[in-house]
Amino acid sequence: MAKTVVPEQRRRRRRPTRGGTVLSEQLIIDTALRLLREHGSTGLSARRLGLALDCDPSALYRYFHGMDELTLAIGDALIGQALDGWSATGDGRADLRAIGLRIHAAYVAHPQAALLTASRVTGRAHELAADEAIIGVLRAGGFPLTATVRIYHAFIDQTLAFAALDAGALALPRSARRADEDIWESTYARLPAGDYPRIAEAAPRLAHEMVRSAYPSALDMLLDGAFLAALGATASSAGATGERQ
Amino acid sequence: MAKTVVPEQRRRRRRPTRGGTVLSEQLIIDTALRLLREHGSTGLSARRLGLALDCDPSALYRYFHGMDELTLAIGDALIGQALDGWSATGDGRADLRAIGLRIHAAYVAHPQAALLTASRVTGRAHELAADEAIIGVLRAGGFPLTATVRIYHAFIDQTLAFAALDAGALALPRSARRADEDIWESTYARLPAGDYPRIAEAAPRLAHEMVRSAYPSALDMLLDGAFLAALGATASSAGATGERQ
DNA sequence: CTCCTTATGCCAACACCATTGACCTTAGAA
DNA sequence: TTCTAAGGTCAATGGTGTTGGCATAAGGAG
Repeated sequence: MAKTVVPEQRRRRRRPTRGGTVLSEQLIIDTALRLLREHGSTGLSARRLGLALDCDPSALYRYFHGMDELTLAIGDALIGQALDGWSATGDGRADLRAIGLRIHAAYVAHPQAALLTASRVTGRAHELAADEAIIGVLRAGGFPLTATVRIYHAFIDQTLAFAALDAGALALPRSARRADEDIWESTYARLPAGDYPRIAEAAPRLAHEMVRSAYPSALDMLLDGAFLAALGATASSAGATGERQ
Repeated sequence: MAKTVVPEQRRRRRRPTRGGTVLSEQLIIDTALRLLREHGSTGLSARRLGLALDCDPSALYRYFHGMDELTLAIGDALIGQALDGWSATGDGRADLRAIGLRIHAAYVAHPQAALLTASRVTGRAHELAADEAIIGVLRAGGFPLTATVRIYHAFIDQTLAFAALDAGALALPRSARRADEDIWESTYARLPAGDYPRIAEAAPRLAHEMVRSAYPSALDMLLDGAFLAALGATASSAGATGERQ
Protein backbone atom coordinates (compact mmCIF):
# COMPACT_ATOMS: atom_id res chain seq x y z
CA MET A 1 0.00 0.00 0.00
CA ALA A 2 0.99 3.59 -0.49
CA LYS A 3 1.95 5.96 2.26
CA THR A 4 -0.69 6.92 4.76
CA VAL A 5 -2.49 10.14 3.92
CA VAL A 6 -3.74 12.14 6.88
CA PRO A 7 -6.82 14.29 6.16
CA GLU A 8 -5.87 17.95 6.21
CA GLN A 9 -8.04 18.69 9.27
CA ARG A 10 -6.43 16.08 11.46
CA ARG A 11 -2.93 17.19 10.65
CA ARG A 12 -1.16 18.24 13.86
CA ARG A 13 2.54 18.14 13.21
CA ARG A 14 3.91 20.49 10.62
CA ARG A 15 7.45 19.58 10.02
CA PRO A 16 9.35 21.89 7.68
CA THR A 17 11.25 20.42 4.78
CA ARG A 18 14.99 20.53 4.59
CA GLY A 19 14.66 23.85 2.75
CA GLY A 20 12.32 25.31 5.34
CA THR A 21 8.96 25.22 3.52
CA VAL A 22 6.02 23.99 5.53
CA LEU A 23 3.85 21.78 3.34
CA SER A 24 0.07 21.79 3.26
CA GLU A 25 -2.62 20.54 0.90
CA GLN A 26 -3.45 24.09 -0.11
CA LEU A 27 0.17 25.05 -0.73
CA ILE A 28 0.68 21.99 -2.90
CA ILE A 29 -2.42 22.72 -5.00
CA ASP A 30 -1.45 26.35 -5.41
CA THR A 31 2.08 25.47 -6.39
CA ALA A 32 0.80 22.90 -8.86
CA LEU A 33 -1.44 25.51 -10.46
CA ARG A 34 1.47 27.91 -10.66
CA LEU A 35 3.66 25.28 -12.29
CA LEU A 36 0.95 24.54 -14.83
CA ARG A 37 0.53 28.18 -15.72
CA GLU A 38 4.18 29.17 -15.80
CA HIS A 39 6.09 26.18 -16.96
CA GLY A 40 3.68 25.10 -19.65
CA SER A 41 1.24 22.26 -19.42
CA THR A 42 3.75 19.43 -19.38
CA GLY A 43 5.39 21.14 -16.43
CA LEU A 44 3.54 19.27 -13.71
CA SER A 45 5.30 16.19 -12.40
CA ALA A 46 5.99 14.87 -8.95
CA ARG A 47 9.66 15.64 -9.36
CA ARG A 48 9.18 19.20 -10.56
CA LEU A 49 6.61 19.82 -7.87
CA GLY A 50 9.09 18.57 -5.31
CA LEU A 51 11.69 20.86 -6.77
CA ALA A 52 9.38 23.88 -6.64
CA LEU A 53 8.30 23.09 -3.07
CA ASP A 54 11.83 22.27 -2.02
CA CYS A 55 10.85 18.83 -0.80
CA ASP A 56 11.32 15.26 -1.91
CA PRO A 57 8.76 14.08 -4.47
CA SER A 58 7.77 11.25 -2.17
CA ALA A 59 6.70 13.71 0.50
CA LEU A 60 3.72 14.57 -1.70
CA TYR A 61 2.37 11.09 -1.08
CA ARG A 62 1.77 12.12 2.53
CA TYR A 63 -0.86 14.52 1.18
CA PHE A 64 -2.30 12.78 -1.89
CA HIS A 65 -2.52 9.10 -2.75
CA GLY A 66 -1.09 9.86 -6.18
CA MET A 67 -0.76 12.45 -8.89
CA ASP A 68 -4.26 11.54 -10.02
CA GLU A 69 -5.82 12.53 -6.71
CA LEU A 70 -3.90 15.78 -6.80
CA THR A 71 -5.26 16.57 -10.24
CA LEU A 72 -8.81 15.88 -9.11
CA ALA A 73 -8.33 18.20 -6.17
CA ILE A 74 -7.25 20.91 -8.58
CA GLY A 75 -10.26 20.25 -10.78
CA ASP A 76 -12.61 20.49 -7.83
CA ALA A 77 -11.37 23.99 -7.14
CA LEU A 78 -12.03 25.02 -10.75
CA ILE A 79 -15.78 24.45 -10.60
CA GLY A 80 -16.07 26.79 -7.66
CA GLN A 81 -13.94 29.40 -9.36
CA ALA A 82 -16.04 29.37 -12.54
CA LEU A 83 -19.35 30.53 -11.09
CA ASP A 84 -17.96 32.54 -8.22
CA GLY A 85 -19.77 35.87 -8.22
CA TRP A 86 -22.22 35.04 -10.99
CA SER A 87 -25.87 36.08 -10.72
CA ALA A 88 -28.84 35.97 -13.09
CA THR A 89 -29.81 39.07 -15.06
CA GLY A 90 -33.22 37.86 -16.19
CA ASP A 91 -32.28 37.64 -19.86
CA GLY A 92 -32.31 33.87 -20.22
CA ARG A 93 -30.28 33.58 -23.38
CA ALA A 94 -27.63 35.98 -22.16
CA ASP A 95 -27.48 34.25 -18.79
CA LEU A 96 -26.90 30.84 -20.34
CA ARG A 97 -24.28 32.31 -22.63
CA ALA A 98 -22.46 33.83 -19.68
CA ILE A 99 -22.57 30.62 -17.66
CA GLY A 100 -21.25 28.60 -20.57
CA LEU A 101 -18.39 30.97 -21.27
CA ARG A 102 -17.42 31.13 -17.60
CA ILE A 103 -17.25 27.38 -17.15
CA HIS A 104 -15.40 26.95 -20.43
CA ALA A 105 -12.90 29.62 -19.48
CA ALA A 106 -12.23 28.20 -16.04
CA TYR A 107 -11.51 24.75 -17.43
CA VAL A 108 -9.38 25.96 -20.31
CA ALA A 109 -7.29 27.97 -17.87
CA HIS A 110 -6.16 24.68 -16.34
CA PRO A 111 -6.07 22.15 -19.15
CA GLN A 112 -4.61 19.17 -17.27
CA ALA A 113 -7.19 19.24 -14.55
CA ALA A 114 -9.93 19.84 -17.10
CA LEU A 115 -9.01 16.71 -19.02
CA LEU A 116 -9.33 14.50 -15.99
CA THR A 117 -12.44 16.20 -14.66
CA ALA A 118 -14.66 17.21 -17.57
CA SER A 119 -16.34 13.87 -18.18
CA ARG A 120 -17.02 13.10 -14.53
CA VAL A 121 -20.16 13.72 -12.51
CA THR A 122 -19.22 14.69 -8.99
CA GLY A 123 -22.54 15.51 -7.36
CA ARG A 124 -20.72 17.98 -5.14
CA ALA A 125 -21.89 21.37 -3.97
CA HIS A 126 -20.49 23.58 -6.72
CA GLU A 127 -21.73 21.29 -9.46
CA LEU A 128 -25.21 21.20 -7.92
CA ALA A 129 -25.33 24.98 -7.68
CA ALA A 130 -24.42 25.32 -11.33
CA ASP A 131 -27.09 22.85 -12.42
CA GLU A 132 -29.74 24.53 -10.29
CA ALA A 133 -28.83 27.85 -11.89
CA ILE A 134 -29.00 26.55 -15.44
CA ILE A 135 -32.30 24.75 -15.01
CA GLY A 136 -33.63 27.79 -13.16
CA VAL A 137 -32.80 30.08 -16.07
CA LEU A 138 -34.57 27.80 -18.53
CA ARG A 139 -37.70 27.38 -16.41
CA ALA A 140 -37.88 31.10 -15.68
CA GLY A 141 -37.62 31.63 -19.43
CA GLY A 142 -40.84 29.73 -19.88
CA PHE A 143 -39.58 26.42 -21.25
CA PRO A 144 -41.71 23.40 -20.37
CA LEU A 145 -40.06 20.68 -18.33
CA THR A 146 -39.38 18.34 -21.24
CA ALA A 147 -37.65 20.99 -23.32
CA THR A 148 -35.80 22.26 -20.25
CA VAL A 149 -34.26 18.90 -19.52
CA ARG A 150 -33.28 18.37 -23.14
CA ILE A 151 -31.71 21.80 -23.51
CA TYR A 152 -30.00 21.59 -20.13
CA HIS A 153 -28.37 18.32 -21.10
CA ALA A 154 -27.21 19.56 -24.49
CA PHE A 155 -26.00 22.83 -23.01
CA ILE A 156 -23.96 21.45 -20.12
CA ASP A 157 -22.46 18.61 -22.12
CA GLN A 158 -21.59 20.93 -24.98
CA THR A 159 -19.83 23.23 -22.54
CA LEU A 160 -17.87 20.46 -20.85
CA ALA A 161 -17.12 18.73 -24.14
CA PHE A 162 -15.65 21.86 -25.70
CA ALA A 163 -13.79 22.62 -22.51
CA ALA A 164 -12.18 19.21 -22.65
CA LEU A 165 -11.46 19.45 -26.37
CA ASP A 166 -9.85 22.85 -26.11
CA ALA A 167 -8.01 21.84 -22.97
CA GLY A 168 -6.73 18.80 -24.82
CA ALA A 169 -5.20 21.04 -27.47
CA LEU A 170 -3.61 23.25 -24.83
CA ALA A 171 -2.31 20.28 -22.89
CA LEU A 172 -0.29 18.98 -25.81
CA PRO A 173 3.48 19.23 -25.65
CA ARG A 174 4.48 22.48 -27.25
CA SER A 175 5.90 20.78 -30.34
CA ALA A 176 2.77 18.79 -31.10
CA ARG A 177 0.62 21.86 -30.58
CA ARG A 178 2.69 23.92 -32.99
CA ALA A 179 2.53 21.08 -35.50
CA ASP A 180 -1.27 20.86 -35.22
CA GLU A 181 -1.67 24.58 -35.73
CA ASP A 182 0.81 24.71 -38.59
CA ILE A 183 -1.09 22.07 -40.50
CA TRP A 184 -3.67 24.68 -41.46
CA GLU A 185 -1.02 26.66 -43.27
CA SER A 186 1.39 23.95 -44.31
CA THR A 187 -1.06 21.34 -45.52
CA TYR A 188 -4.56 22.72 -45.92
CA ALA A 189 -3.44 25.93 -47.59
CA ARG A 190 -1.37 24.06 -50.18
CA LEU A 191 -3.80 21.38 -51.28
CA PRO A 192 -4.30 21.05 -55.04
CA ALA A 193 -7.53 22.82 -55.91
CA GLY A 194 -8.26 20.01 -58.34
CA ASP A 195 -8.53 17.38 -55.66
CA TYR A 196 -9.91 19.53 -52.87
CA PRO A 197 -11.77 22.45 -54.45
CA ARG A 198 -13.87 23.30 -51.37
CA ILE A 199 -10.94 23.31 -48.97
CA ALA A 200 -8.77 25.28 -51.37
CA GLU A 201 -11.44 27.92 -51.68
CA ALA A 202 -11.83 28.27 -47.93
CA ALA A 203 -8.20 27.75 -46.94
CA PRO A 204 -7.18 31.34 -46.10
CA ARG A 205 -10.17 31.82 -43.83
CA LEU A 206 -9.69 28.39 -42.29
CA ALA A 207 -6.15 29.23 -41.24
CA HIS A 208 -7.51 32.16 -39.27
CA GLU A 209 -10.58 30.41 -37.93
CA MET A 210 -9.21 27.09 -36.78
CA VAL A 211 -6.64 28.32 -34.31
CA ARG A 212 -9.38 29.73 -32.11
CA SER A 213 -11.95 27.87 -30.04
CA ALA A 214 -15.23 27.20 -31.82
CA TYR A 215 -17.10 27.17 -28.55
CA PRO A 216 -18.55 30.69 -28.67
CA SER A 217 -19.88 30.09 -32.19
CA ALA A 218 -21.22 26.67 -31.34
CA LEU A 219 -22.80 28.00 -28.17
CA ASP A 220 -24.57 30.74 -30.09
CA MET A 221 -25.85 28.29 -32.66
CA LEU A 222 -27.11 25.92 -29.99
CA LEU A 223 -28.86 28.71 -28.10
CA ASP A 224 -30.29 30.05 -31.37
CA GLY A 225 -31.60 26.61 -32.15
CA ALA A 226 -33.12 26.15 -28.70
CA PHE A 227 -34.69 29.60 -28.40
CA LEU A 228 -35.85 29.94 -32.00
CA ALA A 229 -37.50 26.52 -31.93
CA ALA A 230 -39.37 27.74 -28.85
CA LEU A 231 -40.83 30.51 -30.98
CA GLY A 232 -42.48 27.99 -33.21
CA ALA A 233 -40.00 28.23 -36.01
CA THR A 234 -38.96 24.88 -37.36
CA ALA A 235 -35.86 24.05 -39.27
CA SER A 236 -38.00 22.03 -41.61
CA SER A 237 -38.64 25.25 -43.43
CA ALA A 238 -34.93 25.23 -44.08
CA GLY A 239 -35.13 21.70 -45.32
CA ALA A 240 -34.92 19.50 -42.29
CA THR A 241 -36.68 18.16 -39.29
CA GLY A 242 -35.76 19.34 -35.84
CA GLU A 243 -37.01 16.11 -34.44
CA ARG A 244 -34.65 14.08 -32.35
CA GLN A 245 -34.66 10.38 -32.16
CA MET B 1 17.61 12.99 -36.23
CA ALA B 2 15.47 9.96 -35.69
CA LYS B 3 15.51 6.92 -37.90
CA THR B 4 14.57 7.34 -41.52
CA VAL B 5 10.93 6.67 -42.20
CA VAL B 6 10.14 5.32 -45.64
CA PRO B 7 6.63 6.17 -46.93
CA GLU B 8 4.50 3.04 -47.05
CA GLN B 9 4.18 3.17 -50.86
CA ARG B 10 7.92 3.23 -51.46
CA ARG B 11 8.61 0.33 -49.18
CA ARG B 12 10.28 -2.47 -51.14
CA ARG B 13 12.00 -4.73 -48.67
CA ARG B 14 9.88 -6.55 -46.15
CA ARG B 15 12.14 -8.17 -43.68
CA PRO B 16 10.40 -10.34 -41.10
CA THR B 17 11.15 -9.79 -37.45
CA ARG B 18 12.95 -12.31 -35.34
CA GLY B 19 9.57 -13.81 -34.49
CA GLY B 20 8.47 -14.01 -38.09
CA THR B 21 5.91 -11.18 -38.28
CA VAL B 22 6.14 -8.93 -41.30
CA LEU B 23 5.57 -5.34 -40.22
CA SER B 24 3.52 -2.78 -42.09
CA GLU B 25 1.89 0.54 -41.29
CA GLN B 26 -1.53 -1.07 -41.40
CA LEU B 27 -0.56 -3.96 -39.13
CA ILE B 28 0.91 -1.57 -36.59
CA ILE B 29 -2.21 0.61 -36.54
CA ASP B 30 -4.50 -2.40 -36.22
CA THR B 31 -2.44 -3.83 -33.40
CA ALA B 32 -2.40 -0.46 -31.66
CA LEU B 33 -6.21 -0.30 -31.84
CA ARG B 34 -6.41 -3.78 -30.39
CA LEU B 35 -4.05 -2.90 -27.56
CA LEU B 36 -6.10 0.20 -26.79
CA ARG B 37 -9.31 -1.77 -26.65
CA GLU B 38 -7.87 -4.52 -24.50
CA HIS B 39 -5.58 -2.65 -22.15
CA GLY B 40 -7.27 0.74 -21.85
CA SER B 41 -6.07 4.12 -23.00
CA THR B 42 -2.83 3.90 -21.04
CA GLY B 43 -2.15 0.49 -22.51
CA LEU B 44 -0.51 1.78 -25.67
CA SER B 45 3.25 2.16 -25.47
CA ALA B 46 6.12 1.45 -27.78
CA ARG B 47 7.22 -1.39 -25.56
CA ARG B 48 3.84 -3.11 -25.39
CA LEU B 49 3.35 -2.62 -29.10
CA GLY B 50 6.73 -4.20 -29.73
CA LEU B 51 5.76 -7.07 -27.50
CA ALA B 52 2.44 -7.58 -29.27
CA LEU B 53 4.08 -7.38 -32.71
CA ASP B 54 7.01 -9.51 -31.66
CA CYS B 55 9.53 -6.88 -32.64
CA ASP B 56 11.85 -4.46 -30.93
CA PRO B 57 10.17 -1.19 -29.90
CA SER B 58 12.72 0.75 -31.89
CA ALA B 59 11.60 -0.97 -35.09
CA LEU B 60 8.43 1.12 -34.93
CA TYR B 61 10.52 4.17 -35.64
CA ARG B 62 11.10 2.84 -39.15
CA TYR B 63 7.36 3.37 -39.73
CA PHE B 64 6.48 6.42 -37.61
CA HIS B 65 8.66 9.30 -36.44
CA GLY B 66 7.34 8.83 -32.93
CA MET B 67 4.40 7.67 -30.89
CA ASP B 68 2.69 10.95 -31.63
CA GLU B 69 2.65 10.31 -35.36
CA LEU B 70 1.27 6.84 -34.70
CA THR B 71 -1.50 8.40 -32.64
CA LEU B 72 -2.42 10.68 -35.51
CA ALA B 73 -2.48 7.73 -37.89
CA ILE B 74 -4.88 5.94 -35.55
CA GLY B 75 -7.16 8.97 -35.51
CA ASP B 76 -7.18 9.17 -39.27
CA ALA B 77 -8.08 5.50 -39.49
CA LEU B 78 -11.13 6.18 -37.30
CA ILE B 79 -12.32 9.00 -39.56
CA GLY B 80 -11.82 6.74 -42.54
CA GLN B 81 -14.00 4.07 -40.98
CA ALA B 82 -16.63 6.66 -40.14
CA LEU B 83 -17.20 7.98 -43.65
CA ASP B 84 -16.60 4.73 -45.48
CA GLY B 85 -19.46 4.36 -47.93
CA TRP B 86 -21.07 7.73 -47.25
CA SER B 87 -22.36 9.88 -50.07
CA ALA B 88 -24.27 13.15 -50.23
CA THR B 89 -28.03 13.14 -50.75
CA GLY B 90 -28.41 16.81 -51.61
CA ASP B 91 -30.33 17.67 -48.45
CA GLY B 92 -27.71 19.75 -46.67
CA ARG B 93 -29.05 19.55 -43.16
CA ALA B 94 -29.68 15.83 -43.34
CA ASP B 95 -26.23 15.26 -44.84
CA LEU B 96 -24.50 17.12 -42.05
CA ARG B 97 -26.54 15.29 -39.48
CA ALA B 98 -25.54 11.96 -40.97
CA ILE B 99 -21.86 12.88 -41.13
CA GLY B 100 -21.89 14.02 -37.52
CA LEU B 101 -23.59 10.90 -36.25
CA ARG B 102 -21.24 8.66 -38.25
CA ILE B 103 -18.08 10.29 -36.92
CA HIS B 104 -19.44 10.32 -33.39
CA ALA B 105 -20.33 6.65 -33.64
CA ALA B 106 -16.95 5.64 -35.02
CA TYR B 107 -15.10 7.37 -32.21
CA VAL B 108 -17.39 6.06 -29.50
CA ALA B 109 -16.83 2.56 -30.88
CA HIS B 110 -13.14 2.95 -29.95
CA PRO B 111 -13.30 5.01 -26.77
CA GLN B 112 -9.66 4.64 -25.78
CA ALA B 113 -8.39 5.64 -29.20
CA ALA B 114 -10.91 8.48 -29.36
CA LEU B 115 -9.55 9.96 -26.16
CA LEU B 116 -6.07 10.14 -27.63
CA THR B 117 -6.96 11.51 -31.04
CA ALA B 118 -10.16 13.55 -30.85
CA SER B 119 -8.43 16.85 -30.26
CA ARG B 120 -5.74 16.38 -32.89
CA VAL B 121 -5.45 17.67 -36.44
CA THR B 122 -3.86 15.00 -38.61
CA GLY B 123 -3.83 16.55 -42.08
CA ARG B 124 -3.96 13.02 -43.47
CA ALA B 125 -6.04 11.67 -46.31
CA HIS B 126 -9.22 10.61 -44.54
CA GLU B 127 -9.43 13.78 -42.52
CA LEU B 128 -9.01 15.87 -45.66
CA ALA B 129 -11.77 13.94 -47.39
CA ALA B 130 -14.13 14.47 -44.49
CA ASP B 131 -13.44 18.20 -44.38
CA GLU B 132 -13.89 18.52 -48.13
CA ALA B 133 -17.23 16.77 -47.80
CA ILE B 134 -18.49 18.94 -44.95
CA ILE B 135 -17.48 22.22 -46.54
CA GLY B 136 -18.89 20.98 -49.83
CA VAL B 137 -22.29 20.32 -48.26
CA LEU B 138 -22.39 23.81 -46.77
CA ARG B 139 -21.34 25.57 -49.97
CA ALA B 140 -23.75 23.52 -52.04
CA GLY B 141 -26.43 24.54 -49.54
CA GLY B 142 -25.85 28.15 -50.47
CA PHE B 143 -23.94 29.40 -47.43
CA PRO B 144 -21.48 32.21 -48.13
CA LEU B 145 -17.83 31.52 -47.40
CA THR B 146 -17.72 33.33 -44.06
CA ALA B 147 -20.71 31.50 -42.66
CA THR B 148 -19.46 28.24 -44.12
CA VAL B 149 -16.15 28.45 -42.30
CA ARG B 150 -17.81 29.39 -39.03
CA ILE B 151 -20.37 26.61 -39.19
CA TYR B 152 -17.83 24.07 -40.37
CA HIS B 153 -15.63 24.84 -37.39
CA ALA B 154 -18.44 24.68 -34.86
CA PHE B 155 -19.82 21.51 -36.43
CA ILE B 156 -16.61 19.49 -36.61
CA ASP B 157 -15.36 20.57 -33.21
CA GLN B 158 -18.69 19.87 -31.58
CA THR B 159 -18.75 16.42 -33.12
CA LEU B 160 -15.23 15.60 -31.97
CA ALA B 161 -15.79 17.19 -28.57
CA PHE B 162 -18.90 15.11 -27.86
CA ALA B 163 -17.16 12.05 -29.22
CA ALA B 164 -14.35 12.55 -26.75
CA LEU B 165 -16.70 13.32 -23.86
CA ASP B 166 -18.84 10.27 -24.48
CA ALA B 167 -15.75 8.15 -25.09
CA GLY B 168 -14.39 9.37 -21.78
CA ALA B 169 -17.46 8.08 -19.99
CA LEU B 170 -17.24 4.73 -21.76
CA ALA B 171 -13.54 4.44 -21.05
CA LEU B 172 -13.98 4.75 -17.31
CA PRO B 173 -13.43 1.64 -15.21
CA ARG B 174 -16.77 -0.09 -14.82
CA SER B 175 -17.04 0.82 -11.15
CA ALA B 176 -16.43 4.53 -11.70
CA ARG B 177 -18.91 4.52 -14.55
CA ARG B 178 -21.65 2.92 -12.47
CA ALA B 179 -20.93 5.43 -9.71
CA ASP B 180 -21.24 8.38 -12.10
CA GLU B 181 -24.53 7.11 -13.49
CA ASP B 182 -25.96 6.30 -10.07
CA ILE B 183 -25.43 9.85 -8.90
CA TRP B 184 -28.47 10.92 -10.90
CA GLU B 185 -30.67 8.65 -8.86
CA SER B 186 -28.84 8.59 -5.56
CA THR B 187 -27.98 12.26 -5.23
CA TYR B 188 -29.91 14.42 -7.68
CA ALA B 189 -33.21 12.62 -7.14
CA ARG B 190 -33.01 13.01 -3.37
CA LEU B 191 -32.07 16.66 -3.06
CA PRO B 192 -34.24 18.72 -0.69
CA ALA B 193 -36.73 20.66 -2.81
CA GLY B 194 -36.21 23.60 -0.50
CA ASP B 195 -32.59 24.05 -1.43
CA TYR B 196 -32.75 22.89 -5.04
CA PRO B 197 -36.31 23.46 -6.27
CA ARG B 198 -35.44 23.39 -9.97
CA ILE B 199 -33.42 20.20 -9.79
CA ALA B 200 -36.01 18.52 -7.59
CA GLU B 201 -38.72 19.34 -10.08
CA ALA B 202 -36.75 17.95 -13.00
CA ALA B 203 -35.09 15.05 -11.21
CA PRO B 204 -37.15 12.12 -12.57
CA ARG B 205 -36.67 13.25 -16.14
CA LEU B 206 -33.00 13.98 -15.55
CA ALA B 207 -32.35 10.44 -14.38
CA HIS B 208 -33.62 9.18 -17.73
CA GLU B 209 -32.04 11.89 -19.84
CA MET B 210 -28.52 12.03 -18.46
CA VAL B 211 -27.49 8.44 -19.03
CA ARG B 212 -27.71 8.93 -22.80
CA SER B 213 -25.50 11.00 -25.07
CA ALA B 214 -26.68 14.55 -25.60
CA TYR B 215 -24.96 14.68 -28.98
CA PRO B 216 -28.01 14.07 -31.19
CA SER B 217 -29.94 16.82 -29.38
CA ALA B 218 -27.05 19.22 -29.41
CA LEU B 219 -26.40 18.48 -33.06
CA ASP B 220 -30.00 19.25 -33.95
CA MET B 221 -29.95 22.49 -31.99
CA LEU B 222 -26.72 23.57 -33.63
CA LEU B 223 -28.01 22.77 -37.10
CA ASP B 224 -31.30 24.50 -36.31
CA GLY B 225 -29.39 27.57 -35.20
CA ALA B 226 -27.17 27.56 -38.26
CA PHE B 227 -29.91 26.96 -40.82
CA LEU B 228 -32.55 29.18 -39.20
CA ALA B 229 -30.14 32.08 -38.84
CA ALA B 230 -29.50 31.70 -42.55
CA LEU B 231 -33.19 32.48 -43.08
CA GLY B 232 -32.74 35.82 -41.40
CA ALA B 233 -34.14 35.06 -37.99
CA THR B 234 -32.03 36.04 -35.00
CA ALA B 235 -32.61 34.88 -31.48
CA SER B 236 -31.36 38.09 -29.97
CA SER B 237 -34.03 40.18 -31.65
CA ALA B 238 -36.65 37.54 -30.99
CA GLY B 239 -35.73 36.78 -27.39
CA ALA B 240 -39.32 35.85 -26.57
CA THR B 241 -38.56 33.38 -23.85
CA GLY B 242 -35.68 35.42 -22.62
CA GLU B 243 -37.54 38.66 -22.97
CA ARG B 244 -38.86 38.67 -19.47
CA GLN B 245 -40.54 36.01 -17.52
C1' DC C 1 11.55 20.60 31.36
C1' DT C 2 12.25 15.69 29.65
C1' DC C 3 10.68 11.68 27.46
C1' DC C 4 8.45 8.96 23.97
C1' DT C 5 5.64 8.07 20.07
C1' DT C 6 4.91 8.55 15.66
C1' DA C 7 4.05 11.78 11.86
C1' DT C 8 6.46 13.20 8.29
C1' DG C 9 10.43 14.29 5.38
C1' DC C 10 14.30 11.95 2.86
C1' DC C 11 16.87 8.40 0.29
C1' DA C 12 17.51 4.84 -2.85
C1' DA C 13 15.49 1.78 -5.70
C1' DC C 14 12.09 -0.14 -8.99
C1' DA C 15 9.55 -0.42 -13.04
C1' DC C 16 7.95 1.82 -16.48
C1' DC C 17 8.22 5.29 -20.51
C1' DA C 18 10.07 7.40 -25.45
C1' DT C 19 13.87 7.91 -28.07
C1' DT C 20 18.52 7.35 -30.28
C1' DG C 21 22.95 5.69 -32.31
C1' DA C 22 25.64 1.83 -33.51
C1' DC C 23 25.48 -2.60 -35.17
C1' DC C 24 24.41 -6.48 -38.05
C1' DT C 25 21.70 -9.26 -41.29
C1' DT C 26 19.65 -10.10 -45.41
C1' DA C 27 16.39 -8.64 -49.29
C1' DG C 28 16.51 -7.59 -53.63
C1' DA C 29 18.31 -4.55 -57.45
C1' DA C 30 22.12 -4.68 -60.74
C1' DT D 1 26.40 -13.54 -58.11
C1' DT D 2 27.51 -9.46 -55.83
C1' DC D 3 26.95 -5.71 -52.76
C1' DT D 4 24.38 -1.78 -50.87
C1' DA D 5 21.34 -0.06 -47.82
C1' DA D 6 16.68 -1.08 -45.64
C1' DG D 7 15.19 -2.54 -41.73
C1' DG D 8 15.44 -5.30 -37.38
C1' DT D 9 18.09 -5.47 -32.86
C1' DC D 10 20.80 -4.05 -28.83
C1' DA D 11 22.19 -1.10 -25.32
C1' DA D 12 22.05 3.18 -23.25
C1' DT D 13 20.09 7.87 -21.83
C1' DG D 14 17.26 10.57 -19.26
C1' DG D 15 12.61 11.08 -18.14
C1' DT D 16 8.26 9.49 -15.28
C1' DG D 17 5.27 7.80 -10.93
C1' DT D 18 5.66 5.19 -6.96
C1' DT D 19 7.26 2.58 -2.68
C1' DG D 20 9.83 0.58 1.50
C1' DG D 21 12.91 1.68 4.94
C1' DC D 22 15.01 4.90 7.72
C1' DA D 23 16.02 9.08 10.40
C1' DT D 24 14.42 12.99 12.85
C1' DA D 25 11.90 16.22 15.17
C1' DA D 26 7.06 17.73 16.63
C1' DG D 27 4.32 18.02 20.20
C1' DG D 28 1.49 15.63 23.82
C1' DA D 29 2.18 13.34 28.52
C1' DG D 30 4.36 13.35 32.85
